[in-house]
Amino acid sequence: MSSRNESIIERLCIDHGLKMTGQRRVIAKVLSEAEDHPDVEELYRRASSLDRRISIATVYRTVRLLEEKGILERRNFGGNRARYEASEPEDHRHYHIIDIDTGHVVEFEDAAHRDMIRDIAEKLGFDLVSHRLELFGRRIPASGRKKQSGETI
Amino acid sequence: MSSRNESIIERLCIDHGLKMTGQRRVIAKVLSEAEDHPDVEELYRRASSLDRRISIATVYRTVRLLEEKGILERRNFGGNRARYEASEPEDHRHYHIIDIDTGHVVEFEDAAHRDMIRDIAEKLGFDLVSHRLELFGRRIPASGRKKQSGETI
DNA sequence: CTACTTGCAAATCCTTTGCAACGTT
DNA sequence: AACGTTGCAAAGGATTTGCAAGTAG
Repeated sequence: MSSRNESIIERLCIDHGLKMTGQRRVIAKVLSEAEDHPDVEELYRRASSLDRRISIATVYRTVRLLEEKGILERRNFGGNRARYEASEPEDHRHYHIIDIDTGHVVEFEDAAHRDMIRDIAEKLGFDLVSHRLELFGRRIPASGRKKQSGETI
Repeated sequence: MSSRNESIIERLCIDHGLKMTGQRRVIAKVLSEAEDHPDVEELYRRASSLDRRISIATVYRTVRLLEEKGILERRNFGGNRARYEASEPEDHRHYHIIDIDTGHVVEFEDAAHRDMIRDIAEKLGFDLVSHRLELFGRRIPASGRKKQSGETI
């Protein structure tokens, strides 16, 4: 093995031929461990707590770079700030529904939806390259509803 | 009739109890006549050409107000600027597919899609309040494809 | 060694806002 | 007359960038 404790995203950076600086390694680790959808400010906070020598400009530069490489996905859940999360393999991409009362985000996958929009695009004469879907809703206070999994901010 | 040549959006403003200033009347007219998805800069340009006494601050204030009233919809097609278009009645809402090579926008309606996401939200325990869907694609150079209608920027 | 990366602060882009003057109801 | 609206310029928030110094490959 190369170096120990290499994060998933660090691995991807290396595979993409990126120079691995200390800062990038820390940011890659933070991103790899994130289970939510942090914005740059939050990434900066988490990275700073691991290594104080990181500037927010570097965080901006890094998420931008990783997004261009397809390693990260940028999301917009309604606020003004962009949120980030690791890309998933084509067949595991997920969507988000945002609770408009709390801001909480629930992820879901839906292959049928994916097929539907591919067909829609095709009927319109397009090859679908990418798409965005966000749902905004309000929790139904269903008496016996199971606790929702995959809920984050 | 009240006053002549009242634009659709001016009518809506009045119905919502908004004070109709000269500036608002002009902006309402520009919005009513727009067949595309102008950003604030473009609305300002069009309004200015009708009446030089309009500031861009007023355009910003007006689109914001009309969006809050539900008269306008704000869109985001990938650039940094917000785009606007008149709201449509619930049962005629449409989506957009953006040609990633040219930036051109094609609108489409799809009731089946609407039903699908309502069901998805419900399964997740949510009442669907609103949603966003944008498709990004590349024109299929289909030999005999009919000229696409509803194509704007 | 060379080319890429960083920190810092200044700059940029889009949008909002304070304030005094003005216009609509 | 009362209160909402406007123009102007300044303020704001998020993100980018110029530059000199630092560092990975």
